[in-house]
Amino acid sequence: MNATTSYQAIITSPIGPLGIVIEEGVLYRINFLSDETTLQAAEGKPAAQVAAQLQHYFKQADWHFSLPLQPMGTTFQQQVWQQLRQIPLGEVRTYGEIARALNSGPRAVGNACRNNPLPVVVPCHRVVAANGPGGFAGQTQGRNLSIKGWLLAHERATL
DNA sequence: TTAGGTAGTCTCG
DNA sequence: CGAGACTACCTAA
Repeated sequence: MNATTSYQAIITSPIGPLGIVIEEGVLYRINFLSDETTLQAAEGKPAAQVAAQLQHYFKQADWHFSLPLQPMGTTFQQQVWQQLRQIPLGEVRTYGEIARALNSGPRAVGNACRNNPLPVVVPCHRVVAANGPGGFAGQTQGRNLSIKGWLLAHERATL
């Protein structure tokens, strides 16, 4: 999130360093870090489990996470994130499709995706716009959007 | 291509 | 609380 976030681990991955927040073995938050912040990674015991599963996913996308998650958010956001986790590997949904499933609106779904605290594990990258790629990690272009593309290509490659 | 509609959240006051 | 302003959108014209 910002400089005040204290990460239990920083994991290097093909999409750059990932900052991980874990408490009591429960995963709360994953952040994409800039390549400069990769220095001190205090790799603790609870982080090892998360790190291992993430590395596994980056090696082979056909892998489904089994981690205790605690993404904090409103009830609507929880509903959206729940929907995201039901999108099968290698498939995508549009914001509108998710919205209809929840009797809501596309923009509201976009908002919830933007606030997803656990990207990659909760597959917000599998949600695209009706005509376009949509956004990722708060950006509608730039590095984060290319990460989205990388993840989708990675998953397609392992089908 | 745009104009208007939409739902959830945030920020003021 | 209420009004207004934000969005990783969608559809019709």
